[in-house]
Amino acid sequence: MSQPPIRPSDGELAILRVLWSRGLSTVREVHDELLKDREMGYTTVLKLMQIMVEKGLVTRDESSRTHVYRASQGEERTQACLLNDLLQKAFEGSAKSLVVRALSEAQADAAELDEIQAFLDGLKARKP
Amino acid sequence: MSQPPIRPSDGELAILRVLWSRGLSTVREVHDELLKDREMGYTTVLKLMQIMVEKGLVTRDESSRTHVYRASQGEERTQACLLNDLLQKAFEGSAKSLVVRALSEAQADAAELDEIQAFLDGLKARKP
DNA sequence: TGACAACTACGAATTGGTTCGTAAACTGAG
DNA sequence: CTCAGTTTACGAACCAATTCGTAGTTGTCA
Repeated sequence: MSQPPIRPSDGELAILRVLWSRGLSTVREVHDELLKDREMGYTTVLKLMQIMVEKGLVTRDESSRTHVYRASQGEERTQACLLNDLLQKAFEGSAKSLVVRALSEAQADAAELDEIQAFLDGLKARKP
Repeated sequence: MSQPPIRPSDGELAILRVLWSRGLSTVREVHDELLKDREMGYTTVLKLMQIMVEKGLVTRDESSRTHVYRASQGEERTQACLLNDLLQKAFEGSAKSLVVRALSEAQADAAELDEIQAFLDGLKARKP
């Protein structure tokens, strides 16, 4: 049931973000996208993505000369893993204190607060 | 105003957790506490805590032979930093989606959900 | 075809985190 | 006082992440 824990590093996460938003992508496309944020060499991205293949973070289609990459886990699944990790490491497993701290820090506007509240109501309805 | 971002590593965070819960502590006390979770050498903890002094993560009182350590940042401040980091790296800065994902994953019981809701109400009251 | 551009593979250097052994300084009990 | 135990300091090894240079291959096009 539970898959091996996926803990992408910062660099890996940056690449995954691109793959999640763009979908199937080549190294060049990912590199171009990352360049908007910060300077980095093409082969740096290539190497990272090759390692990510070995780790199973991404898969690639090698049928054409230019390989095409895809994130092997969905964004939500990965977000959940990272949150769970932080939850254990820094919040003693208490989701409540994590959520409260997140809400305290973030400048969520009223509309967002409403959405969160609605979501919360839905949860409570499902839990008698 | 904003302090330099504090990003403790996993090992450092484990030590900070002990300092937060115990308060002023010696290396031995921290080591004993960490041993409950996993095997590790005394000098490993010592070295880590020495490095943390250099980084400013902890301060120490060297007036007695056995140094006494203290976390230099409060737990909440550090939690906020870590959450903010994750927010940017994995949630595109959207606190709402972070909170929603946390609530979806966690098995918060009804009482906890109530507390969160109360907190949310408080927030909304303060934001016209 | 020949040259240039794009792409992959790979090795090497660097950095940061973690681990621990050893040595030196100090403390306290006998 | 002496010695065994405790503590600090420090260096070395190791691993993972990151970065990039170089080499070799493939595709394009003039």
